[in-house]
Amino acid sequence: MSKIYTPDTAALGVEQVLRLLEGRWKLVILFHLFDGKVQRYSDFGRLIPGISQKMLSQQLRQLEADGIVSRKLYPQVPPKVEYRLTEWGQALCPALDSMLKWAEKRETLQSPPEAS
Amino acid sequence: MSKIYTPDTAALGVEQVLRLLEGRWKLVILFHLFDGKVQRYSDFGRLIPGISQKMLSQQLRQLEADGIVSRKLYPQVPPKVEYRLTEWGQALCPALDSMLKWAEKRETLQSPPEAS
DNA sequence: CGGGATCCAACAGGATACTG
DNA sequence: CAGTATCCTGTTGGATCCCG
Repeated sequence: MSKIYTPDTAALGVEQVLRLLEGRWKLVILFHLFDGKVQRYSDFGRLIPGISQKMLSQQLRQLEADGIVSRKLYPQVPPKVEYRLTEWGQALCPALDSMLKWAEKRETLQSPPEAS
Repeated sequence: MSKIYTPDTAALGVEQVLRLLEGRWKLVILFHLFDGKVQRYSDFGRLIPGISQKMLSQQLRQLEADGIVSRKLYPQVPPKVEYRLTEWGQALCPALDSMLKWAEKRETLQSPPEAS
């Protein structure tokens, strides 16, 4: 361990990384790539009814730029693009899974305070 | 198992719950309540240098309304308020921990694509 | 099919001042 | 100390049109 992390600087690093997951649709997109699933651009539009094309491409590009999602283009006509998690993105799955479990606990642990 | 969840409706439920964690500062606040820690209002201001009072109280109140954080007021002068995770909020800790581990993996799994 | 560009409305969020 | 109220700006996000 040559690295020196005080608790504070470590916390700051976490803040930076957490910002990569911000955004109205990123987690939802990630959930649809969970478990190694591969999706095409139009798949997301179908899986996530509320999202606009702009948001979809924007969030996908940010996830791609941040090294969480990879984009594979098949240069054919009509074009075909596949999205999947990168290796690092796959490493997020345990966290996503925990959040899934947490969501379910809401009903057993307390009565939900009525969706706002 | 009397509940009937199709994968799709389950995914929708997740989306709703994930929205409870949206917001620029919520996860950061949660991290500072991690592991049963108790913080006062002013503690957050010190722990999270960039946050404004408005954002702090706003995010705290949302977390409270959503049943993730509890607020304990000591009716004295000057007033004293303590924040901690609710039982359900505590259940988020495994997920937070996973995200922490994920953040650290970034350096071992790939070279960070330069913070934007 | 898989986007980009543009315009616009809504909201998130910051700075400051004030209060019990 | 622990907030609230107000104002103001930047960003988010939706709708629409266009392109390779």
